[in-house]
Amino acid sequence: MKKQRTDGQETRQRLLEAAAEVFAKKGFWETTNADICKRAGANTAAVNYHFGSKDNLYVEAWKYVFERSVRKHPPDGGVSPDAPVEERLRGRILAFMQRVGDPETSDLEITHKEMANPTGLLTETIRKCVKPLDDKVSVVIQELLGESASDMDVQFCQMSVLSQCFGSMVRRRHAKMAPDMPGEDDLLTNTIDVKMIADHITLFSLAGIRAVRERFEMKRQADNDRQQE
Amino acid sequence: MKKQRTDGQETRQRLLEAAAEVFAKKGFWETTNADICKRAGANTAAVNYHFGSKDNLYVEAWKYVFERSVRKHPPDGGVSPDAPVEERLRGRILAFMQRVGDPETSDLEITHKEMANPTGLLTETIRKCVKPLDDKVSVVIQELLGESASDMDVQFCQMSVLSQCFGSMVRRRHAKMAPDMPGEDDLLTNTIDVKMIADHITLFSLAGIRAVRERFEMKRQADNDRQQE
Amino acid sequence: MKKQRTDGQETRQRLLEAAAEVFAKKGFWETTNADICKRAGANTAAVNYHFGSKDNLYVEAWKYVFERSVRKHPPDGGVSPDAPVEERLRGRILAFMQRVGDPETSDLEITHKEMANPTGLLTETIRKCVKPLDDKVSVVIQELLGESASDMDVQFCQMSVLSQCFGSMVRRRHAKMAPDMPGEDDLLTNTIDVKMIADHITLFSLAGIRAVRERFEMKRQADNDRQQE
Amino acid sequence: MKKQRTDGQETRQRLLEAAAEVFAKKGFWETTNADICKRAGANTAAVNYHFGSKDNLYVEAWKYVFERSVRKHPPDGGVSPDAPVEERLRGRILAFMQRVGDPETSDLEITHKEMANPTGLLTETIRKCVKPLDDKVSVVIQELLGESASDMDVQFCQMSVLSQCFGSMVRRRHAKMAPDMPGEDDLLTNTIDVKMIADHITLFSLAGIRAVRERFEMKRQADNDRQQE
DNA sequence: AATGAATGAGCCTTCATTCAT
DNA sequence: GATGAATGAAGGCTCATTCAT
Repeated sequence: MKKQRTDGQETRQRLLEAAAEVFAKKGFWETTNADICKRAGANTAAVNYHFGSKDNLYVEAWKYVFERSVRKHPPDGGVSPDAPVEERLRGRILAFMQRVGDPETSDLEITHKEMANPTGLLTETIRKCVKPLDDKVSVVIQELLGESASDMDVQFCQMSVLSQCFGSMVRRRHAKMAPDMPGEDDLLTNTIDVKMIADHITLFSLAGIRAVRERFEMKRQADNDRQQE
Repeated sequence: MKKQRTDGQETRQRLLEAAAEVFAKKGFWETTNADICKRAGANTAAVNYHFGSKDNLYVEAWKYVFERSVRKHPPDGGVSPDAPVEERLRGRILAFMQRVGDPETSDLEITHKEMANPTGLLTETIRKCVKPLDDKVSVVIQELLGESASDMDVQFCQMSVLSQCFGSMVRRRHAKMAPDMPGEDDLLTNTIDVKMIADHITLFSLAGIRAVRERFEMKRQADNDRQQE
Repeated sequence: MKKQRTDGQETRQRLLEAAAEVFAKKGFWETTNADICKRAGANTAAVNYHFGSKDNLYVEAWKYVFERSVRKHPPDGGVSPDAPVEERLRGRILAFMQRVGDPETSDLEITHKEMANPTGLLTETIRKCVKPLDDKVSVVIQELLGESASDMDVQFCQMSVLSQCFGSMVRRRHAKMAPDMPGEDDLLTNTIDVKMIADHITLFSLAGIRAVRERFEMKRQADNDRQQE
Repeated sequence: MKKQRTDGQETRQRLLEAAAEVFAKKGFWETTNADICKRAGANTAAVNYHFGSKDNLYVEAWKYVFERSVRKHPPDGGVSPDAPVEERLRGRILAFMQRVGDPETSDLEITHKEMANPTGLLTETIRKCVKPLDDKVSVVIQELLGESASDMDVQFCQMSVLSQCFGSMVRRRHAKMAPDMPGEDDLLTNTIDVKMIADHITLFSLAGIRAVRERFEMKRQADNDRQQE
């Protein structure tokens, strides 16, 4: 028997998955089309046949895994919109971490690589897909800070929250890939339960946000007092 | 006359600086020896002549700019070891941000790229150089949490602090490089004053750390009460 | 319903016409099967299915357009065989130019390309088809030069006539395709009327042929005189 | 011994000559860099090292052989500017034919291929180099036609002359390359002496030009007569 | 009869590295 | 000590052709 005749979409899909894995592991430049095709069990020309170019496959592969991971882990973390705002923040944080922590997706690696070392191919796509999710977090933070919070305070707090989410997961993945570090005792790695990290970040951040709120309210009060005199 | 007789170390130095800049901008794989040599005004063979290989130059260049930036911006932020622990945390945070925010150094870019997309050449070196600094932060955090804090709490808090530092500066750099994003209004970029970001992170983190401390103290109290019964 | 049931020859014909156009525009090597098939609204495999190979289609397409153009523009230019020999030459010249000047045929382009850059696929076919026409011109020229003309004189004059015909039309086509040449004022292009060019070539050539005849007659006379002595 | 160290221009020159030969024989598209490099005794990467790209080498090679051939065969054919106008035309014609007939140059082949099948890389260069030479011919023809000749008459006659030159040489080269044509008896090939062809074209063309002149003078006379009435 | 998914061979180009000078 | 000419290995991409359907 020579070959199974597929419906033509099967190979395409295998290429997408293979590409995501290899790109995640090696990054765009160190990855060769041959790498991907071999893993997908396809010919070297398959990339160009199905996607036109390596560049394009890169974008398609990212979109593919990103969208799949978002479908699998809804960004609200399953928390009802009617829940207390603190719970909604916890939901968002946990959802993010479960999504990027899912060993089946290579979402985070590619994104991280691309942010650090932009090829210019993916930057725009990432922003378009990720920004809406980040904005949702901003809304929650705005609610926590109160209406009178300045834009800057909201953005700073958003940065604080997202940086912790991103940073912790990057560190976790990184440690997992090189678990043989001598004298390395990174609890973030051993802590398999993502939920614990999410809880920490939530606790830490709620306190941080409250502190920011108190500061500007205090400052505003002081301003008012001065004006009243 | 053919050429100025340099002492032979000058070219070497120019190569280091050129390499750091180009590696920072393009990353290891997109950078070619020719790029570096042209910028350094040196011959194509100069890299291999002076450093043996591109790989080695990569490592040497990183060490060069890292050590220079550390000398320029002492990691304690100029805060005396006798100062209150909160101030020492603020000093550490500010020092980090001033160091990586220094436009003369390309420290952060290379490190970020390398962390996201390890070439395997630099990872070890970075860890060896950066870990001591991170450990110093851990010590401060340990002090803030109290002696009875668990290792995990310390590590979690350290992650929270460092992630914010790293994340905010990455975002800042990134936004600076592409300031023409449509509808982009990133205050982290416009905020030229690194000190404001450092202040925010300090405020946010001190509150976060305190919350973590309160939680485990409360839990311990509860445990004690239960045992006393 | 999937598709109009064509009689299977329709696709073949569409391929021939598409091929002729594309080959004429891009030449054999820059033309891809995909180009042709897309233009013909056919499948990628259609070329090999209908013609066995790209090579063969190339030959078939040329024959197709050549024969069609010859049918459309009879090579005698509509001049009766009984007409004066000068008129018969004018007829031949005009017929050639009308044939290759016909915007519906891509005869000339392919032939020109093939003559300049023989693929080896078409040379023989072209010669077989074109030679008889050229020979007819030779006959007329022989008649103009008289029976005592040498083969060489006939061939030289034939070359002179055909070169003008070919050269003028090539130049005309070429100028038509790039009419935006700066400071280009080629009257051969603007002169839409092919007949004027044909008239010029006829006038020019009749005079040339007569001059050749006079020369060898004069020479022969001199030879005779010398022999008679 | 490993290798002769050349001054770096030697290889470059060998590449130029090899390129001209191969491009002349096979045309741009059928020629591969490997072909050229093998013939030049250089590495596959040599083309890109010395010329940046195949495209660029193509242009450089053409310029190289064109300029060399023009230097070797001055376009006036060695005829003094004070010589009779007929002789100057003969000189131009002969010079052209000697130049492109020189077996050491591959000028004509490349030019012909490029005219028939423009790559778009060379067209402009050719025009810039060749046009001045063609213009010189126009000047001579203008002188032969007299001052009152129209632009169109000049251009038509120029076309007639140049087409014969070009056409005869193309046919000659072509026949030389395939001398085994069955039943082929092309005197243009066997006629090794280019001078005979040049003489024919000169004779033919001088008569043709005179005929053109007589026609428009006669026509003008007729117009004048009609006006006088 | 006709399709289109898939392939393999080959091309241009890049680039780190070497070597004679 | 330093150069730059030259190379070999490899990568992305194109395209005519094949084959199961």
